[in-house]
Amino acid sequence: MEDTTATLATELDGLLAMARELEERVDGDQGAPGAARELCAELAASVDRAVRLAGSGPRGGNAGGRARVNGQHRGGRKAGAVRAQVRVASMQDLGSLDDGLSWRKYGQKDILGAPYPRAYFRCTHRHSQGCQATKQVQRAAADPLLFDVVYHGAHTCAQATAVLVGTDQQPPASLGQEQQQQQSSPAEASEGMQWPAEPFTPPSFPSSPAGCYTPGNSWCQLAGNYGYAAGGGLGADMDFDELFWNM
DNA sequence: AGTATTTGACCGGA
DNA sequence: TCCGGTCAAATACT
Repeated sequence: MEDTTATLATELDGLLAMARELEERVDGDQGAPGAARELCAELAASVDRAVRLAGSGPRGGNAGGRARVNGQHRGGRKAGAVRAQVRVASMQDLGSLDDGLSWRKYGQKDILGAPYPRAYFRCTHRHSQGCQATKQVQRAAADPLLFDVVYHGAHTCAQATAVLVGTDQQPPASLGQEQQQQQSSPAEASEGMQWPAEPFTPPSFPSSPAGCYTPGNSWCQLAGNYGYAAGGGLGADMDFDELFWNM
């Protein structure tokens, strides 16, 4: 086990280094998309190896241009929730917030002290399969491109099971594609929602296809998408604060 | 026609 | 009483 842990640490370390470099390049030099893609591919491979080394993999994995995992307890969320921060690379990249699972928006609330409303989602299969998973998405006040995503409950639907299995076998791309049939594309979905230029609401999270999707300045989809990939979609910058799975 | 989203109302907890 | 979370009817979209 120690061997695996050490290797995993090395991989993740390299991942972080590459991610940072990638971020700098993309942010600072838009004239180097090629290099960015190259790094992105390496990043994907590295993360994929790390994921496999991690065995079953943590639920609440991530896939995005930059992955950052910390164990900070940042206030107030009750156990049983998985909290993640997802950064999109651009306003056109909102589809990146997809996590490979199908969610249905059931509410939206203005939160006291928050400049942006919070959106509430539940599993599409809640009624048909009794899946109790829900998630809340709220845009960070400080960073308009940063979304706080909080997952509640465990996915018990067939789709989630398939995604979990896919951790070892294949990315949940197939799932996303299935959903594509009844849901519009990520970009379209994002546009379709009420997203005013300034204070817009969190996006709905339609399933999106995996793959290296770089319409503008978005990041690459990583190869390994964890079962409960919180915002594991394209171009997402994940920042997991807490991982509680004692449900 | 079926499904998803929007939005105001309702309910429970602090 | 206030606030966060959910419900459900109306509406929009495919």
